[in-house]
Amino acid sequence: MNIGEAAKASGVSAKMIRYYESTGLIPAAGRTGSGYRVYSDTEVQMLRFIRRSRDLGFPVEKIEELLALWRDRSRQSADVKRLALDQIDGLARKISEMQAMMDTLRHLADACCGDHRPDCPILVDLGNGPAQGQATARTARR
Amino acid sequence: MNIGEAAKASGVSAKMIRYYESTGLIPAAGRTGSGYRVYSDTEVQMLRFIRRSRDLGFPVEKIEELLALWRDRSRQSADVKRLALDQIDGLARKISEMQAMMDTLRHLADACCGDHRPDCPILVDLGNGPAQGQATARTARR
DNA sequence: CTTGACCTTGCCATCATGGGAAGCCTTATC
DNA sequence: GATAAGGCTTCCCATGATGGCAAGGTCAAG
Repeated sequence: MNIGEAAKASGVSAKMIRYYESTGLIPAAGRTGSGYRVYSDTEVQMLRFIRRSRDLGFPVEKIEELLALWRDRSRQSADVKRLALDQIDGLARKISEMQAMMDTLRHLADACCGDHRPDCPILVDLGNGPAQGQATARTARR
Repeated sequence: MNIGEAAKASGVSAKMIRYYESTGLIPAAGRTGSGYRVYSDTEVQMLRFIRRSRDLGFPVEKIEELLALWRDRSRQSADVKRLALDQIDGLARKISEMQAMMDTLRHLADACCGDHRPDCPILVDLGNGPAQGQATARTARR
């Protein structure tokens, strides 16, 4: 199987397959006499594993660990579960950060009448800095 | 005010202040005879505006628009509100993507007993790809 | 005058991905 | 056999926002 076929079969672009190879995430593929990479079903399966892991938000660094566990028949499922739980924690943290941003924005947007007039509480808030007048003056307070 | 003081006063690092200047987000600061950048309170306020906008997740590209509206005394608050609502939509979209990842991971983690044994539904799922056994066989046609 | 803290520019790295160029290989068609 | 299309190869560049480091100039206190 050529890299293009492997890409279609795995959902990983040819570009990324080469990149993963260059960084050592996957072993170097075999080559034809003329230098084309060749992929077996096993390798395509590994690529799909990577794709799926990326879809779940794992950074490549963690996928390296996941792949190692995948290949290790004497692994302990606790190790896999820990990676998954860490990933859940990371996602939860990012989600709550974004939720906080969204709540603030929603609040501001609700206060803005959104018409042709220039008065806008959103701009006022942005101009005043985080949570109002906190730490606004360690300089010439003119 | 030197760049270091402006950085402390605005919450934007000196590095980023120079970067924003180089990209044209902010106008070039004045200079002392020896080449040091000098900042007025007005400029620090603009930096705080940027910082606050970044904290709400706006990309620099959008901050450019926000700054333009901020400076425009004949702006229409509707334009500001639209930017805010777009940002809310973007955040909501990302949050729901991450939430979906998290739900899947939680489901998988719940199914994994997480002990010393190697059997692990998480790895099985990752190995099977999205929604199972779809397109697993376009194999060795060569 | 020396020392240390601060400023300047410039380059490199991140993280995962896409784009493009220049050139070789393969396959199909005439 | 020649030619065209399309796939492959490598290499370089760009993203977005940020940090780090290095070499060298500047300023202020001692």
